[in-house]
Parts: sequence; C-alpha cells; structure tokens
Amino acid sequence: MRSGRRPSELGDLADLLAGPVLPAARGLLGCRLTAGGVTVRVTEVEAYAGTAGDPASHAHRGRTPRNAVMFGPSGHAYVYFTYGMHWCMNVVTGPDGEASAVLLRAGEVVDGLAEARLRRPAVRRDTDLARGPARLCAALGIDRTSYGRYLLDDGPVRLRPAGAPVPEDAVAAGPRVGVTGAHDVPWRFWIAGDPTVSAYRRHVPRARR
DNA sequence: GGGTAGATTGGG
DNA sequence: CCAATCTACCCT
Repeated sequence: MRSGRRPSELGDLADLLAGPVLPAARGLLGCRLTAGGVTVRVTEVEAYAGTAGDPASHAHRGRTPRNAVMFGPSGHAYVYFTYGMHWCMNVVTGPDGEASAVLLRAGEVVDGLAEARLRRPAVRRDTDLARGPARLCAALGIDRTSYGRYLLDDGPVRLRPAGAPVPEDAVAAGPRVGVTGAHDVPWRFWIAGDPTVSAYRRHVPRARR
C-alpha cells in the first residue's frame, strides 16, 4: 500500500500485511474480523518478528509443525493453543519465508452480540467479550480449525479494512503483555482510551511445584 | 521419552 | 495471588 495510509481497500490491506510487521500491526487497528457470526473491530495488537532477534516470537527457534504457517505468505491465520485451554490468533505478515506475525489481543464486538454472549455466558459487560487474545477467539469461535486460513477472501474467517480509519495520534504503544523477555520493545499497539483494550499484566513465571 | 514453561483467564 | 489444564518443544 502507499506508505503512511491506513488500509481502506482490501488490496491496501493485503499490501500492508505483506510488508514490515510494525506498520502492519498499527494498520490492523480498526480492521474488522468476522467469524462464527460475530464481528469485532480490532482495538489491540502485538507485533512479533520472525526468527531474527525476537526471543518472544514463536518462530524464534525456527520452523516447527506448530508455527509453520508463520513462514508462509501473509494474510493467513496463525492460531495456537496455550495454557491447556485457550486459543489465540495471529495474522501472518511479511514476505513468504519470513515468519513475522501480529497477535490480535482485543476487539470490540460490533456485530453478532447475541452469538458472542452465547459463547461467553459469564461475561457481564459487552466490552469484556473480546477483551484479551483468548477471549477474542472464544467470542468468535476460533480454534484449531481456523489454523492457516486465508483471511482476505470470502472464507469462514474474514479480515476487512477499517470502517473508519484510526488516526495516528489515537494509537498508543507499549511493551508486549505476558512475554518473558524483550520488555524494552514497545511492540504492543492499541487504540488509546478504548474500553475493550486488555489490562496490562506483567509476566509472572509460574511457581514450580 | 520425560520434564517444563507457556503471547491466559477467572476467581479469591 | 494462584490454580486450571495440556501441549509443544527441548534436553537433565
């Protein structure tokens, strides 16, 4: 896409995702993700570089069956299972062969509210439905079946450009949540003041038993 | 093959 | 603060 512009067309979004991960992460803010009858507006993301110099990336130690899709072309979903119970979703970015990706950390449910509530019955406030990477996937019904899916066509999981562009000065940046290292790298981006942005939690290694 | 830490969440 | 719950990945 033309540099400095947020994606307004599907082609712009495809070009953005094919480029460097940091602009891609910022540009994903405001985009719509639809799955399972629910649509969210993305409000918080984190960038992860490929094997080069990002110890927090799942691709840091090279290609494995789990992270294989990260090494492929951009625009596909990298979905992983963690803590024995949660699914999280990334959008693969960068050129084919480079394993960068953007974690979708939170969103605002803008359509399919009833469906989202069915999947997250304990939630009280609508702003909590997709407030967190695993909560977002739960609200949308995203699991292993979404692994590798291309997001820019008319498949079951669809990513679309922002309805209203997010102004540059409305984007805040800070350290990534839950990562053990690289706390000096401000690769988490969110829409400042948005109530659906997840709370920051410092990573605490679990005590050994 | 075994041991361990994990891009989290919900409850106390 | 801590348990839940299980998998991918590295190696005591």
